[in-house]
Amino acid sequence: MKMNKQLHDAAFVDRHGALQAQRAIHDDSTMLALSEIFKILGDPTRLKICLALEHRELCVGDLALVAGISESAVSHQLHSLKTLRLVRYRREGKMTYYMLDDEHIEQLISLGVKHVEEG
Amino acid sequence: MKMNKQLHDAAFVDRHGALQAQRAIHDDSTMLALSEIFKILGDPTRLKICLALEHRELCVGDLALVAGISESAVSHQLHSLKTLRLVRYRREGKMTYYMLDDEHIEQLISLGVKHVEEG
DNA sequence: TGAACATATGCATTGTTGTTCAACTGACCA
DNA sequence: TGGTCAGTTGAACAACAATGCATATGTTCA
Repeated sequence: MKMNKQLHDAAFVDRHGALQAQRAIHDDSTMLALSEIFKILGDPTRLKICLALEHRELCVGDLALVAGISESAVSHQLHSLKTLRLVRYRREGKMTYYMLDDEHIEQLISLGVKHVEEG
Repeated sequence: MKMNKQLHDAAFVDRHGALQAQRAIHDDSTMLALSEIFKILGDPTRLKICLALEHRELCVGDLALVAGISESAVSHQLHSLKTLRLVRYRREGKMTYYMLDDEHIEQLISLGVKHVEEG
């Protein structure tokens, strides 16, 4: 009861730290939303699409060309990006032009690029 | 041959845009590395772990408490985070204390948080 | 109207990922 | 030495995600 006081205290400090840490964590829905943002950028194909759409709108065929995958795959991914409101589109006859619809995303990506290039 | 010239030209413009866009895309290995960074943050559990470790080191048990999952699950995730050099650890007797090992990550996360809170 | 085209969509398939469970290692202490 | 505690590891499994294929939609033009 006295010899493991040391251990107990250490444990107490830890739990205390855990409580403090808990405060750093936002509510679960925020965490989920945040992870969804990162998750959607966590795929090379979608990342290429987003980078290609920085500062310019492109049609599906072009994106397929740039990303190096089929138009169908691009279309599927664009659907996800649309759902999360990261891209928006404009229709012109047969063509559909896509563009980025989120300023924050470009910031996130360029911060990420910086990280990779420095790391 | 003349009537679809219009279309052909449009296509040409697109391809040109695609070529420009191509330049925005870094080499494949950079894209892969970048997507890995985002991918690892694209999970609520890992996100919680990283946030908990901002400004303070914690042991596995505390992280399990904070993230609300088993110590084993935490350990597995810490393994991934270690592999990508996002965290580092310090051993003290039985305990293992983890801490963030990447300044960029905190920036990425707080930028993401800003995004979610504004959006 | 019908052919050709750009894109979308549903389904099937295959690959990946997060968690759990059980067994294991290594440190501490009695 | 043996027991307990903190953490790790590997196998198994269920949930999910990315892509390809075939088909559908909607537009243009002859």
